[in-house]
Amino acid sequence: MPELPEVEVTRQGLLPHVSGRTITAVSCSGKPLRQSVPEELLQACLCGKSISTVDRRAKYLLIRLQDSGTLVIHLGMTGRLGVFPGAAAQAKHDHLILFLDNGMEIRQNDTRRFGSIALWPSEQAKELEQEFVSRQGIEPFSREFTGSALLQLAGKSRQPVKNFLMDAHRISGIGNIYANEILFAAGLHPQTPANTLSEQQWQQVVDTAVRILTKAIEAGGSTISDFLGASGESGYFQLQLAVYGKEGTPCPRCGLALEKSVIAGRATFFCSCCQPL
DNA sequence: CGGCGCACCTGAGTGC
DNA sequence: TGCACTCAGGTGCGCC
Repeated sequence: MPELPEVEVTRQGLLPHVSGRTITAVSCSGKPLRQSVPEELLQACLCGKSISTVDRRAKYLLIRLQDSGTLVIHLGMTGRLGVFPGAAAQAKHDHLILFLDNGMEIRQNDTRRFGSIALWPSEQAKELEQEFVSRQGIEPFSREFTGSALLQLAGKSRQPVKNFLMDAHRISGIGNIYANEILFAAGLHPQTPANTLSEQQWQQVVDTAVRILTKAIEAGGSTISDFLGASGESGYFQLQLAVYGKEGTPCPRCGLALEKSVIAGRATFFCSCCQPL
C-alpha cells in the first residue's frame, strides 16, 4: 500500500500519541517479515525506553528513542501502524506490539509480510543510519531534488522514465501509483528513455512530483483525527487519481480512452495523446 | 555495470 | 460452493 504520502501521514498520525511515552513491553508474532524480526534485540533495547520522536526517510519510519537508538519500520505493500487501547482486539497479521505506559499499544500489522522491522541500538545508531541513508535515493522534499540533479542522475540511462522514478536508489518514496500520476501530470510517456529528457523536463517532473505528493499528504492529513485505534485504516486514503487503475475510461484532459500496459512487470496507465512517446 | 525478471507472502477478485 | 488462476501500491537478488 504505502508510498511516501501514506508513510508520512502515518508518521504525523503516530507522533502526538507516542512522543514522550515509555515502552513498557514488546511482543512479536514470531513470523518473519522480509527479514526475520530481531525479537531479542527489540526486547533488550526498547523496554523502559521513551520515544522522543518519529521521523521518516524515504518510505521508512524512524521511531527515535530517548537513548538515540532507533526502531526502523518499513511497511512494505500491506503494512500498517496504529495506536490502540490495550483492550482492543488484536488483528490477524499483527506482528509487533509496543506496549506504552498509558495503556495504549502501537501495533504493526502486515498481511503479506513484505515490510521490515530493524533496530539501530544506541551505540551503533549513528553509523547504521549513515549506511542506511547512503543507500537511499534523493528525498522528494529535499533541496537536492532538482531538475539538474535528475538530469545528472539519469546520465546515459535508457531506462524508461517510469522505472527511473520508482528506483528507490535514485529517488526515494515514489511507487507505482504516484509514478503513473506524476508522469500523466507532466505529460511524459512512461516509456520515455530517461536519457532523452531535458533539464527543463526533469524540472517539470520535480515540480509535478512535489505538487502531487504534497496534495496526497494533505488529503491524508484530513483523516489523521481518526488515527487512534484505526490501525491506520483511515490514515490511508487515496488522492483523487487521474489515471491509475482507470484504463478504458476517458482521459481527464483530452477525453481519449486511457491505456494500460506493463512496464518492468508493473501496471502502467497513461494517455497516448497527452503523453506522446 | 545496467536493466530485467523474479521471488518473497497473503488475500481479493474473477471465471469456469 | 469450490477451485484455479490472476493480480496487488515494495524491495532486493541473481542473471544476462
